[in-house]
Amino acid sequence: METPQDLTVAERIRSRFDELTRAERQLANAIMDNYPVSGLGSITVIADASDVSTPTVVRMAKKLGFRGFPDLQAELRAEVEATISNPISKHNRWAGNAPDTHILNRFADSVMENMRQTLRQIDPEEFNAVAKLLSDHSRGIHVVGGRITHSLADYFFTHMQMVRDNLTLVAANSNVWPHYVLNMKADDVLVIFDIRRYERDIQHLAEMAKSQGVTLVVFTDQWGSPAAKHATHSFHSRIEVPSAWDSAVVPLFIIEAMIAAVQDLSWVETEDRMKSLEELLDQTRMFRKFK
Amino acid sequence: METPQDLTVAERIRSRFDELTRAERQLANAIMDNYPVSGLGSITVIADASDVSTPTVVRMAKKLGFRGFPDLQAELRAEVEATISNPISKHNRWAGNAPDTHILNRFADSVMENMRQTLRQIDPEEFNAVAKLLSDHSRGIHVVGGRITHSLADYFFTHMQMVRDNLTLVAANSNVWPHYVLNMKADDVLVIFDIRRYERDIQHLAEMAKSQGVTLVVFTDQWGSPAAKHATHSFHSRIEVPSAWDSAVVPLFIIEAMIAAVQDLSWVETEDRMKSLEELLDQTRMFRKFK
DNA sequence: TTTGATTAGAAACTATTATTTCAGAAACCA
DNA sequence: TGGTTTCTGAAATAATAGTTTCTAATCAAA
Repeated sequence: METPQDLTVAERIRSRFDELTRAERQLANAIMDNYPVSGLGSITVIADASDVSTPTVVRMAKKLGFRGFPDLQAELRAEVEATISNPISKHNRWAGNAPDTHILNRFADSVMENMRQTLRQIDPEEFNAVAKLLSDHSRGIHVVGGRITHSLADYFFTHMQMVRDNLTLVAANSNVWPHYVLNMKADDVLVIFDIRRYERDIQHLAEMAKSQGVTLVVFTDQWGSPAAKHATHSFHSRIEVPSAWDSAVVPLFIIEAMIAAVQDLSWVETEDRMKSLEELLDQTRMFRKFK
Repeated sequence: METPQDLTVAERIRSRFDELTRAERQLANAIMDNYPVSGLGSITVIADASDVSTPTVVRMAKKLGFRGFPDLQAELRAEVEATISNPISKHNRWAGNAPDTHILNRFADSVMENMRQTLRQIDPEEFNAVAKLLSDHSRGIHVVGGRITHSLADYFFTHMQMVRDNLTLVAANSNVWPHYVLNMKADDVLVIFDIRRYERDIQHLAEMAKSQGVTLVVFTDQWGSPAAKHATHSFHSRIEVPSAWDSAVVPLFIIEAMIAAVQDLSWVETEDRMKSLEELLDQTRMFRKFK
């Protein structure tokens, strides 16, 4: 009689407990105790813990239908994974009318996974610290991006402009960067956007700024821009998607959350800025009122 | 400098990520991927999974303050145990260390909900139709954005440039827009980015272009830019988040998916473009090779 | 381009883990 | 009680995991 392959270790033990010998039962009980983590160590550890010899462990593993102890352990790991990993939304389609294989759905899957992973790695304390740093109006803020990332830098700059003054968008053309560095003061902050492929010039800019005492905040990807090495704070986003290019969705998410956080911290001042801005826009009749 | 003993593996990786080398980062990411189960197998397995040699694994373990790989793994097991034995465990939280009320978590909730709602409403057929339209190299493509959305227009333009030629980014300054309209031909496509607050000038531009026989594609929000009324195709993204401003995350998502779709449709031509681009970039030594 | 420093993996090596063998102990049975 | 079977772990062995060493490759600086 062969033990079916898709049963958990616990189920196999339970269903065949009668057939186990004294030493094996001792072992089985030790495994069920604090299951399944107790079985994740080496064969020696679990044998010692249940006061049996290692051959007993091997014998029982085989009795339960495994090829050996490592085989049993692999099953345990799979179970742990199933328990821990969050199955929500794994198999519900995003765009309901499109097949799973449609680019929209595949893209959505990756982006969601990127979000999850990125957020798991972010240190909220660091996030708060940067928000505080950026809401310090006495410090000048300089923003720079690379070939691809200048759109992000631009987006960040446009919004931060509404929240605070003393803000500079460093021009995209790296030839003129040294001029910008000259204008950076010791307590200023340089916000760098750099995802692969990392640009040498950005690294140099970071080094120059650092040597002037400027605080560096880097938004980069999971592999980390070289500029992040010099940074006081850095945020690493997952950016891989089923495409020839990388995704800026998660970085943008972090940026927006950061803007919101800074906004919260400097609400009093912002309120005035916002009002002035509204009036200004109304006067120029450039925008329509909505709602 | 010694790494404190009571930190999780994830925390150690996060805090010392900058000090890790290329291969080590690759490994670190593989461990964070499906953490912590991914690190529960043998050193060989995790090394293979992250495309790194086993010595690299040992080196990183030591760098993180462990005595060796088994030591690191023991810590992982302890973490699994802690996670499992605490079933409430915050799996609904995005940023695990932050409270539910932290801006990161509230923001993540909204953005996810925005994604779901937006995707539910998108017609895949329309998406495909636009992808086809944009991959028709005989049509000129013009891209325009407003005060806030010009970053999106810019992002779209930068990527589309790599996919195809015959592409124009309409300057942000609306004074010069009439000139651009003059250059639009009857079969051209005008891609408009406009989310609230909608800009009058964009509506005018849309009308002018339309009257010349130009096909309009509008990326807007759930309420719909006035320009969308004239559009052949429009995409409505949800943009509300707990912030004083709107979120461009979902629009960006759609844009990226669209770029990927266009890329797929015009792969043959793109391949050449990509190669030329790579060479160009390598020549100018502006970018670092990665991997 | 050369030089020196850093990095990474192949290979050799060591340590540990897993399996098998086997002999003694325990249980069972007539 | 003696014979038989079953069980168990010590020890030997095999397999695999983990570590170290060392050289080639890579990269930055001169």
